[in-house]
Amino acid sequence: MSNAGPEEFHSAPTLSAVAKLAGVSSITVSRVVRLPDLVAPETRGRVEAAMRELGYVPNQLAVALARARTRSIGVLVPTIANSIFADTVQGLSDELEPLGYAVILTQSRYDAAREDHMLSALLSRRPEAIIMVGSPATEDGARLLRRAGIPVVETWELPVAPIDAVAGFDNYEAGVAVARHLVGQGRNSLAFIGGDDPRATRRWNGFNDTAQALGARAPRRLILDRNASGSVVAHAELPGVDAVFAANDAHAIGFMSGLRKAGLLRNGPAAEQPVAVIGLGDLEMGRLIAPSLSTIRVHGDAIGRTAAKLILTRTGPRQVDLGFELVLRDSG
Amino acid sequence: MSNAGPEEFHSAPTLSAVAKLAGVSSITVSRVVRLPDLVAPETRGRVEAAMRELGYVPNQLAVALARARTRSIGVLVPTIANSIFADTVQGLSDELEPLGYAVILTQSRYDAAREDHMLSALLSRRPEAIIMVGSPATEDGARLLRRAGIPVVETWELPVAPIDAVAGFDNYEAGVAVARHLVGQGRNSLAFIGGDDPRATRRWNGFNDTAQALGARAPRRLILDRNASGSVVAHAELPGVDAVFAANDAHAIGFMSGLRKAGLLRNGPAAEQPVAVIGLGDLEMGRLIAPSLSTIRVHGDAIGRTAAKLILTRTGPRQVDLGFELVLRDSG
DNA sequence: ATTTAGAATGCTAACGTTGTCATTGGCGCC
DNA sequence: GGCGCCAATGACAACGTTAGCATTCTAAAT
Repeated sequence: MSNAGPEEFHSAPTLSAVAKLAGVSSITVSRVVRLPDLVAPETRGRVEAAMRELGYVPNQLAVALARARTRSIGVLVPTIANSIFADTVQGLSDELEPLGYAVILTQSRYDAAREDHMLSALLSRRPEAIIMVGSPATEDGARLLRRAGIPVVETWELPVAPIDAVAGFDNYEAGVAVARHLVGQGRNSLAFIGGDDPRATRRWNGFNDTAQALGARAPRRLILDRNASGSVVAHAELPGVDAVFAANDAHAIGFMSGLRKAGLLRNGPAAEQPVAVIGLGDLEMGRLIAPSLSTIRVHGDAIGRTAAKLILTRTGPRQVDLGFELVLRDSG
Repeated sequence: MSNAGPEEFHSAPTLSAVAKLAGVSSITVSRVVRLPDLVAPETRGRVEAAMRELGYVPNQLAVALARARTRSIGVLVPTIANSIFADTVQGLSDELEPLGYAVILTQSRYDAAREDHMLSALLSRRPEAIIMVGSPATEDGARLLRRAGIPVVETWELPVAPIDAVAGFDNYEAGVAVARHLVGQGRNSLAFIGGDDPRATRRWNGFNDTAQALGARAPRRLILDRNASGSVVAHAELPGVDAVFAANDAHAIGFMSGLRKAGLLRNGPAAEQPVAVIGLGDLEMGRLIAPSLSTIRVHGDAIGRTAAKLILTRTGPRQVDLGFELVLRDSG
């Protein structure tokens, strides 16, 4: 072991360390990084050699402080594991990373207090914009965002009174479309299974309103845990049901698994299913299983990319409806 | 519209703005935030009121610069969408967020150049540690990490010469376990389908070596795209195959879908399957479909949590093998 | 009454950059 | 030969915070 002086545990080399080694001043090094044309080729060569030798990597924190531009954006999702929101994160990250933005990712875990906390933690890092799934759960959170004075994109829904920009789709209409299809198919005893977050509730509302308007019996609603296993046994709690709208594909597939065990699933087309099942999300998997899953396809990736574009430009519409599609396969 | 003075487009309020409003100096405000006990209750009250009024949120960039602690950690994954790595990100984020760490998430998209670029972009934000899936693809990347002088956790494998810490499992042994099981079941014509990233290749090696050592015919290897659709038609390219190890569950389920169309899938137990299929990852979905998917279960969430713990403590073992389990269901 | 301790507060210099001015030479031009 | 001009480089303050050391004031101890 060499005897370790205070400098031995190297903190990262700084501009002035490079400058000293190259025999120039710090600003010259800074210019080699940012405005190489302003530096004489000979000097530039020496500085570049020094940077290589020390393994210099500019400190973006200091840059951000000096320029008042952090080149980072805050992202808040309910959860990232097994979730369709991962598509959105991927989409926005693919748009933003090439431009030098860092994505700070946080999860609210569907918890309003944690959401507020994460929002404020995010803001303390001075992101240039915030992209979140949904809208702030509390007025405190909303106020925080409004006061921040940066672009905010709410996604995965179309809020009535958005804080700023929106990239989403109409969850209510998704519920409407499913109810219309199911009742049109002659189903009469409908149910909605899934979470009770705001977006799921919007779907439920559209579903419920429409089913009743079309003369079906009042649909039932079953609130389930976030994992699909609860949905496996859900049909036991819905005696006589002949059509189910699941808040996401995972729940739908879980429910179908329960139906299969109960002998209520056919490998044939929708018309032969004792119980129709419609999901939401269009997981690739839904296309691959048998019977294949009918679902509301949403464009998670496009939502992310659109959100990114919305924070990059100040012109054009600030509320984008990416829509959805009812994809009919064999399950319902 | 109120007439907009230069202060009207408020940049976020600073410590000294709060100080001025409260009639104290900046350090006193700083102390109210960090060391409230040192400030007289009366003063503290005034400062807190001022903070509330202005909506003060401390600037973590400036804090980080002053204290040389960013409380951020860099995370590099190949991809986050539809991927089991999302579990790992969730796991580490759940450990780290409560401690005030920000997670900076980047994706390499299985591209070595992009990985190096992201690594250096990450380092420029001075994270206190880096957690990545796998090991750096290039020597440049590895050098970057070694010189950074911060904890580095490589995950999802057990590198022979780790840079620092490791939280993973033995991909080679996973291949061994699957081959052993399949050959033991009397299968003879094996194939491996999936990507050709380093981890998949390790699995293939264990699979291939073992199958041959046990006297099966030399397994075939089919490199597929990252999405599952390619795997749907894969069986056409593997005539006579009677057992398949897929690099992940999505590929496995896609492959099963192809088998089903070809009439080569039974709803009965493994012994009745013309072609056995084993996946890797243990997606919840695999348990729900019919036939249910046999798979190598890995602990993505635990990998993330362990990685987080490894960067938080300097004591204890720095290389953790989280293992895997062969979960046998109906597909093989 | 004087000292002493401590509680409360403040000043100044960092942290690693960049923006905004200097300053220094060398060159062509009338 | 003096003039301005540009190319190359540098000094200094600022960004918003904290660390380390004053300073002030009150109150108890002598």
